[in-house]
Amino acid sequence: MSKNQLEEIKEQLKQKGYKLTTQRRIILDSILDNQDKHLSIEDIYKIVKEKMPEIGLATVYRTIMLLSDLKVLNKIDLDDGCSRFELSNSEESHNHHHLICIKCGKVEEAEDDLLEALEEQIENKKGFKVINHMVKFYGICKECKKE
Amino acid sequence: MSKNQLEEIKEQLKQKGYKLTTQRRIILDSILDNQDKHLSIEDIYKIVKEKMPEIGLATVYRTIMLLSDLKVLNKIDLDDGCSRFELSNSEESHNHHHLICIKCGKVEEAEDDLLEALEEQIENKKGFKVINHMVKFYGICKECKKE
DNA sequence: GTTCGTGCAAAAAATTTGCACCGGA
DNA sequence: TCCGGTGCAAATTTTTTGCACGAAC
Repeated sequence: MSKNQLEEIKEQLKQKGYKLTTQRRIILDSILDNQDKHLSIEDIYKIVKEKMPEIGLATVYRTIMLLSDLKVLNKIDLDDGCSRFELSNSEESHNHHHLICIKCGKVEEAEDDLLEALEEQIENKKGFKVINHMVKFYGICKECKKE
Repeated sequence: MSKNQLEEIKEQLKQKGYKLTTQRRIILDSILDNQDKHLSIEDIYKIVKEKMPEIGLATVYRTIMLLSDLKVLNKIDLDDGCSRFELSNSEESHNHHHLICIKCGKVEEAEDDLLEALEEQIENKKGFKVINHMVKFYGICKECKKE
């Protein structure tokens, strides 16, 4: 979304003392090229391997974990047996919703601000300060409803 | 919560043609005894093994999967490397929130109905009929805020 | 008596780790 | 040059599966 996400992330790596290796650059590129997808480690590995066949799966794991720690990526659980990840853009990162169709398995995204009212209430009632959230709605998507 | 959850679930099993084996009964008992917890398969296995040492881990997996399919249990992802489960009581099953403290890791539960307004909006805007949801709020809990 | 479920052990899948070598800063 | 990062392979961890036997209906 922002003018140059890649540069921003590179900067973040540098500032924290991490090296910008070829592998990290290629992995980042691959993720930025697939912003709309919910990639698994294996997905990313396959994409990256085309550009750099000698890369190891462990490097992908390590890089993804690093990017998760840096909050560049969000882990999402789609109940398909593996972890999936997606970019947490600065604007989107706080309001993150997934609509998961229980018929066809499709995953859409949705944003909304209504949750903010709920978070306020949680802070007041429970004394719990909400910093981020992960919301999944399960249901029937528009297409499957037609059938 | 309800008068006799165990009986209800037994009934559900029978109706769908599943046998009520000793193993299933013990696993159910163990889960009902730990309603407030978020048990992993391994947790359940350990608890059940005390009552029935000859039980196999695979049986626990198969039973938990069955109970998830029957919507007796909900899978939850607490990012600790294994799947966790909890009872989805009829009343609670639709409004399910977790407050996860990013400092101490504690998991609280919260319910609220505010999400219903949001779900209505999703159906209107996106044509997506929400059937269930899974909501996790990450933040700082009351105790950790004091420190 | 059938049929479904179980235990066991093996297999598969997902993730992590140890270590010698390599390549960014 | 130096130190963190990588590739590789092995180890762990989590989950699934095949099959003969046992138990519920």
